[in-house]
Amino acid sequence: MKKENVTIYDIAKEANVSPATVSRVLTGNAKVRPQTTRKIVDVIEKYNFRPNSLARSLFHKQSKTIGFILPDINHPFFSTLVQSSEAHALELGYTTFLCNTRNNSENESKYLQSLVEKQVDGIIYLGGRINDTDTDQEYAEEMKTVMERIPVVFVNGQMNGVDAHIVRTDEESGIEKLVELLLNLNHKKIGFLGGKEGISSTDVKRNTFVKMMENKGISVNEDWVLGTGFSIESGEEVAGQLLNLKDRPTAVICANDFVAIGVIKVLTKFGLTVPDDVSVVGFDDIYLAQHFPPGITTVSQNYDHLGQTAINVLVNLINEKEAERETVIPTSLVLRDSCRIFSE
Amino acid sequence: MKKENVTIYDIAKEANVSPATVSRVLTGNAKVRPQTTRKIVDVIEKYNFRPNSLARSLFHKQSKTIGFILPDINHPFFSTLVQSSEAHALELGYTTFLCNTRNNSENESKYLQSLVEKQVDGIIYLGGRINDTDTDQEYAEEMKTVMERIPVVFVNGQMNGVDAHIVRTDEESGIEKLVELLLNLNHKKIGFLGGKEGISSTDVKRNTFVKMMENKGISVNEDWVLGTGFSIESGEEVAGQLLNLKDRPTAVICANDFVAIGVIKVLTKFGLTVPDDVSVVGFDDIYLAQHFPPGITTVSQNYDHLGQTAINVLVNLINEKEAERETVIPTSLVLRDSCRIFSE
DNA sequence: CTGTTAGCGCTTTCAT
DNA sequence: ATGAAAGCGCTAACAG
Repeated sequence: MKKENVTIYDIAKEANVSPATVSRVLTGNAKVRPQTTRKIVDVIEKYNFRPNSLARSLFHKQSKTIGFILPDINHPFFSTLVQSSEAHALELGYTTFLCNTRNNSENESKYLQSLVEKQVDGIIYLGGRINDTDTDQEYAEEMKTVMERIPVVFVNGQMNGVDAHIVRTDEESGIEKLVELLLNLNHKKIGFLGGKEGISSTDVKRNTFVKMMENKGISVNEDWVLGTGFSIESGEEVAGQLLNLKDRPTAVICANDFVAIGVIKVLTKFGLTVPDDVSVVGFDDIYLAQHFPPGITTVSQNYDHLGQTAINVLVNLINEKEAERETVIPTSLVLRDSCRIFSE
Repeated sequence: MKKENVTIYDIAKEANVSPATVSRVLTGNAKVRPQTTRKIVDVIEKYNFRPNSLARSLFHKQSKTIGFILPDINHPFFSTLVQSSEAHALELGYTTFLCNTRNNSENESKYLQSLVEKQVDGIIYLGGRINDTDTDQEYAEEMKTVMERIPVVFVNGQMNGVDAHIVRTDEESGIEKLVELLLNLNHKKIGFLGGKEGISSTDVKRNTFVKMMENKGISVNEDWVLGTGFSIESGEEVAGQLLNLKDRPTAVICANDFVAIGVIKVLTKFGLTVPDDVSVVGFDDIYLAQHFPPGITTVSQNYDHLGQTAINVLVNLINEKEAERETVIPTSLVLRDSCRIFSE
């Protein structure tokens, strides 16, 4: 059923020219007599001919394609970031392969190999193994082998022993803004919920939180530092644990907005009001943060900035130009209605 | 910097065999002496050699790749559906190209061309132009030209004059279930909110709603049938319009869950309680439906079923096997807490 | 300005 | 069981 493929040879024959000339009008890389061009263009349109990009890439040894590896396209953080990055890549002439690993390390490996075989020109790596605080050495080796052939940019991650180019959100300062905000609102009993130990972004956020509190001379109650993951469900879980405590915090910082949503849900169900009884803040500023009642105060990841920078660094690498080893993207505090001043 | 590519010739030379033999161990398509195989495998591993899939695809005239065209990867409906489909495609040996058009018709055209050039074996089309009730003839022509070369499956859409294979959710019966539910709960003053006229899924849903109501001898108040889009914001907008009315419905069916969320948000802000004052139901069962208070009663799209069927049909088409012209996927009602019995 | 030719990396007859 | 050779569709020297 599939119509036989029309090739540049067919076009050439019908237009009474050589394939090379057809190629020239296709690429626009050499002068062709206007008259000849016309003739060729006509035939091309007649057959709706499209050049085979596989053949083209094979010749050029570059595919004008960028691969994305990410753990979960369903998570707004990733889908938003991908959306920004992809749009920018497209402007720069690159199409993208999206590899959604569904939080599975094996899939990460498979996709990595697949991207190598597909001859992508570069890879943007988000989440997954580059977020483990303790790098698995096997994965690191695999990563290095890939990086010998293909430029890779890590977004919000790193791997011990792997000297990659990194673009990352300034999570430390994001948390600092949140802690300062709560402190200014008179909160002293502050908890940190969500995330997972051993995942670097969680560790960074928690440590920053603890350090800041200590600097202010406020001790952190360890019962209030809980985390089992990054999902809404996980937020519900830790909020449940918190409610079992006699002594509870008056404010909590959540590892991300999903966790904050879960926490707010459970608190509300329990009869507490956010922000009147407990202040809750999140991280990421996913689109839901503004919609989930009462509107979540959070820290924006500045998706466009983050995504575009990642692409720019990668494209520089692809073109063997200079590129910053590490770029830190500033965050911004987004004030909404999920926290308020504490008054006994 | 980029290491020179190792090819099958390099492997052959180092293993003292011909490229053909290396190819044979790579594909496993012909017998090779175990001893020879060993030797070759060793060299392959030594260099971490990966075959160039571009060259392979060029030869085979098939890329083992499926393209997805979709309007918005940020929308949970699409990201969830893609996740299901993609996983299934992978099991069948296909990798996927995701083309996120960001609700832009021009992008649709560009991506369509790009997929042709990239020699994808098939295309899954979601949303966008296949959702216009009045098909743009230019787009239809473009679609047809593509379909002469590449099998295409439409998911939840259709184009007048384009004889495509279709896999779709049974939206009619989904709406019927919702209307019946509300009727059983004694509601008579029911509205339909969200969606956009001229978008087929909206038209189908609205028409089904109106027809059912008429069948039951209940007249539909036209002021209660409002829609400006599919987003949360759009739900907020129409809810605002509804609140301006003196005579308001006691229940509303929303074109999708996003709209329902927007509606609930505004109603709540206005001081009304869902479901006590107004019942609200949605459509899609995105993951948020269970999390957004009070928990949204909705109709599930059965994502896995829908996605896998679409892939199955497409793969059958690719392999020139029989495939259903149109497959209808049943929906299921998901009861939560956003509606209740009406009692004056 | 245009045609001839070689080759990108791989696979598969066709011989041996 | 293995090698030699042609070809997938395209492009870029190199001639003319």
